[in-house]
Amino acid sequence: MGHGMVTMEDVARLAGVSKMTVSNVVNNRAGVSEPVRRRVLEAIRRSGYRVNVSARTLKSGRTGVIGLAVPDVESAYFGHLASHVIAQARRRGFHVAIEETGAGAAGEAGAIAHSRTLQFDGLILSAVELDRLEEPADAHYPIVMLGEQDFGGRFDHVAMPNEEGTRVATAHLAERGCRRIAIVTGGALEGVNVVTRRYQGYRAALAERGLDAGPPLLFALDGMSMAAGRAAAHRIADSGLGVDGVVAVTDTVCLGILRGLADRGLRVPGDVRLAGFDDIPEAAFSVPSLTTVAPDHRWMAARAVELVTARIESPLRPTGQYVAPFELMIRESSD
Amino acid sequence: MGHGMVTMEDVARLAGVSKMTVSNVVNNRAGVSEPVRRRVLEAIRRSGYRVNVSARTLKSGRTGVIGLAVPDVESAYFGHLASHVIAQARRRGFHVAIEETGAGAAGEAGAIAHSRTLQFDGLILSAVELDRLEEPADAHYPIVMLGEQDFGGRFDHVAMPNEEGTRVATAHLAERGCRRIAIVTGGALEGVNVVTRRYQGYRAALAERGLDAGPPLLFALDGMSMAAGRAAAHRIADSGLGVDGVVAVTDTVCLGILRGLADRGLRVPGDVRLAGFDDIPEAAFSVPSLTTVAPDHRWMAARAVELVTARIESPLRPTGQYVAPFELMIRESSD
DNA sequence: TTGTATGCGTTATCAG
DNA sequence: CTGATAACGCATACAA
Repeated sequence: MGHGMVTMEDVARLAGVSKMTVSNVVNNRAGVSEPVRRRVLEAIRRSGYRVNVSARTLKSGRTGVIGLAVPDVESAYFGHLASHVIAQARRRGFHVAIEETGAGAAGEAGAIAHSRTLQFDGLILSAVELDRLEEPADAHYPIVMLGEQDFGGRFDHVAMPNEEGTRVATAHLAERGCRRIAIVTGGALEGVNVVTRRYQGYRAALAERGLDAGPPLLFALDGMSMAAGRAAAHRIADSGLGVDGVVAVTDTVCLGILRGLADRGLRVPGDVRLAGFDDIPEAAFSVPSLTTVAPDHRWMAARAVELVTARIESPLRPTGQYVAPFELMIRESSD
Repeated sequence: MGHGMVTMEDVARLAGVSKMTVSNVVNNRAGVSEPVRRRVLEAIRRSGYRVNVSARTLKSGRTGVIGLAVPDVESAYFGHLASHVIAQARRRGFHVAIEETGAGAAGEAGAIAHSRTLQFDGLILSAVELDRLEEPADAHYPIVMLGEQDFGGRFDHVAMPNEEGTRVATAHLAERGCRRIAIVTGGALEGVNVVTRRYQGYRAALAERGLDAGPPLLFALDGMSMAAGRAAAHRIADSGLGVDGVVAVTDTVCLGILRGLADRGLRVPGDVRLAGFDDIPEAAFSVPSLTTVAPDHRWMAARAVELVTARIESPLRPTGQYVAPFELMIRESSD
């Protein structure tokens, strides 16, 4: 690379000072006379100098970058979340690098290793499937979990209101008159994760009202996609179970269900009422618009960023566990 | 930071070799005997050593990171694009860092500076609004433009089939019997950008058929959002122009229009036919599903990554200009 | 207020 | 095949 790297040395020569003085000017440190500062700034401008981040990092041990590992950048939900995290990090002077884990426990564990290799100062890990984690030998790397695995309090943790949110959504459908409420969710119903927590909220709401629940009304997905939701809707329509309400594990899945019910000529909310989870931007614009559990994403992002930065400052501080506040957005799909 | 950094020095001591040998093993270089290699690998495993990327970068001048600057990570289209770029970059051994420009010329220009500051090896810039660019003093930084500004061939450039795609979509609506076809697009109709190119395709198609076009049928957006599309649909419905076809500048806007027409009791495709642009995943799942111009995103991502990596290797190679192939996906909204 | 010496972890070069 | 030495660009500690 013939990259015409301009160094502090060059700037120093150009300004007729030592490179230490240039460093002081660059970092806004006190103790530089105004005329000298001006001469240096001018030299920087003329030479097109830029600090070498690698050199600075090598010296300081910090990169100023926080990793954000999500299962899937393509998903509406994670894109939405990422934009909030980026905004919050920026105001604290951090840059965000987005990692894709591919929604598997392996990818999520790998993200931690990768994050360290890339020398992020900390990591916000949106863990969906990871439910066991071998503590690495040299721990104390600042990790904040955004999801349902709390690993027994070993990590800072910002959780979605999974159980309570789904309970409220399910109860809402029941109050609207639904008697046969199905749930469409992921396949793995063991461990403590998004899927199981939401399933529990669903069962709790039905149990409180003496309504049917359980396996026949559970429709499993093979992936958190619209396509999977659509396929599930077809199975629901063809099941002959007389389903009149559906709780979906996410809004993305819920949009697929909406589509799948339309394929079978079922009307929403006329024949079937629907509720989702996440309140992605699309939920307010679908036809019909989606009733959904709306966690406070801004709050979550702010909390997560606050937690990583705090842990970066003091790696040994006690961990904190938080659950995001939420609101049930009642829209056309359940009206 | 008491970060228990393990260095090559430590590994070397542990394996009873010099740190140069460790470096050779880590980088799979030839000329290391098998027994020594094994001893080193074992020492690495035991110590939990990881290369220090900053140090390597400082020495080599390369970070192995490609920047991808998009207006908005939250948007469905850019999330979709990003996932393709990440996949393509990975197979070439590069990592991708996503930058948000905020859809303004200033942000887009800033992304270039930021990208250099962060020492990305190259930048893929999805420029939406930037249409003039002051060449920086020390040029030859590997930049690939993904958008409509080609800056007179000064940059590698992968374009969407804006004009041709919109022309085909508009023609399709006309063939389906639409006579009053409106276009919903951004406000700035000067310069050469996504908005103007698509507008020209629309006008060309109508001119070929002697159909009305021009200002009364042009509905301007204040942003590329679903909310803006919805508002535009309200204006269309209330305009009294008898609009029976609408071409939307993006699918995201188109979804908003779909919603806005529903608000006014207009049926799609019964009363109004609709066509979008991008073929985001949601387009196939809306009710009705969207007819839309589907550029080959995978192709675009592959080409863009290929171009940056090639330019990273040889900064002085001639620039290339490409237009993505596309297909018109005919779905329910125009059927 | 400014300058000098030193080292961060890695790798290129060249000697053994 | 392996090892010693010298940078890479910056910032800390200390000297002037």
